Amino acid sequence: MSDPDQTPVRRGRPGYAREQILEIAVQVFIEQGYDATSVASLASRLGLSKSALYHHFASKEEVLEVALDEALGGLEGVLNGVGDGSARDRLEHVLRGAVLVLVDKLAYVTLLLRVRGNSDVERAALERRRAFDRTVTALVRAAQAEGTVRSDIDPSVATRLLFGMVNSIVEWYRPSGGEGAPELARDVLAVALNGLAKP
Amino acid sequence: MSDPDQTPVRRGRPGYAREQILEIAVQVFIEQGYDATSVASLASRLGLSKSALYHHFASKEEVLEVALDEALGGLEGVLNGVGDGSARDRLEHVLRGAVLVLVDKLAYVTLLLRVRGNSDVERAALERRRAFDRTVTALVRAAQAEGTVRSDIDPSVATRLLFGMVNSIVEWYRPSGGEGAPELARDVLAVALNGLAKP
DNA sequence: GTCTATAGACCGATAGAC
DNA sequence: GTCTATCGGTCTATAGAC
Repeated sequence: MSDPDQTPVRRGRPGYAREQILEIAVQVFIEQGYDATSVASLASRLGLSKSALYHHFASKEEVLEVALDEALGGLEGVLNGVGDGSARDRLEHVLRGAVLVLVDKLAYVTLLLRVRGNSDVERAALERRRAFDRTVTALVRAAQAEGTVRSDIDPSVATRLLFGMVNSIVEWYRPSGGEGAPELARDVLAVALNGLAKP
Repeated sequence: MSDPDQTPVRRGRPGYAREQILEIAVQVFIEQGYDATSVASLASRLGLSKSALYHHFASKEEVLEVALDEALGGLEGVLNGVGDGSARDRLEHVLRGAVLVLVDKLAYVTLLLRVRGNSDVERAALERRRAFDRTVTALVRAAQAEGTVRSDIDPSVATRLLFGMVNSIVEWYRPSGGEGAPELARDVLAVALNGLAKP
């Protein structure tokens, strides 16, 4: 791979690229809800005919699948780059990484967090989320075992509370103005690990 | 009110009480989504005709309105019973109270947290939620001023993180098995105020 | 001519109005 | 109980950049 950053040369008739469609589609899904969004209304929002849309995606559900994979891939990537420090260090890395991914892929993660399991695609996404949670829970348990995290809270409850806090960011964070992602991650780490009370 | 626990004597043809209908309706709204639930399907789920349902509620939207009021009333009640201790004490009271209300009225609060503002009723509910948040934010600010809460985090961000954690409980908590509400509230207080790291 | 994106007519299924 | 609008999806042909 000589230049992986370079966009492949677009040939043929100009038009939407898959990613552009995906981005707008996710926005529409968030606004109207996935189920409530018809392919026709999606196409109209894109300024496309249905058939043109179906040239890029095999089905409405494939659009959802690719979008959810974007979010899940980002989160799972955080687990992969976790390194080999103490459980406490790894936990910090995962929390910070999750916040950064969430901000970076805000719309995709928002969509992911609204999935309720109404189809095979949604259920598969939920299962990947659960696997992510299980890994983090194991990390919390390890940190408790090494004595760096308090042991009077069930690791599964602790993980759910932590990620409840992290995930809730999609409900209010907007990139323009206010804090940037690194500052937000710092705040989350501070509350999650040391609490809001003055030391 | 001499005996608020006593159910008033039911007269006339037996049938659903408003609260029973409300409870089941909220369950259906959560399962299918409010917009996606037709009055016909709601009535069928209740084993009622549409006209019987409309005897109890003027409209589908009124069902939603009453349900959201149940959740919001519970949360606002926590603010009213806050007492006059230090800001730190009042903040603890609000957090614990919110967890208890959330567990007690789990379905109603779940519905409230899914509202996106698609109608006047929904927008009114969102505004009441925002008012609640503003009050809590002011409380966090007061606690920072009195020196009991760390001041290196914006009070509005801190409030959102705290209630992100609290609200996320509806996503996984189920009354049967596991912790009870008081234990859960204790865990939330512990993480929120003192953090997950070992002291 | 080759390649890609697009348009429009058209299915069968079905949910919801009447 | 019937009827119609809309649903997700298909097929064929064409428009436009190189």
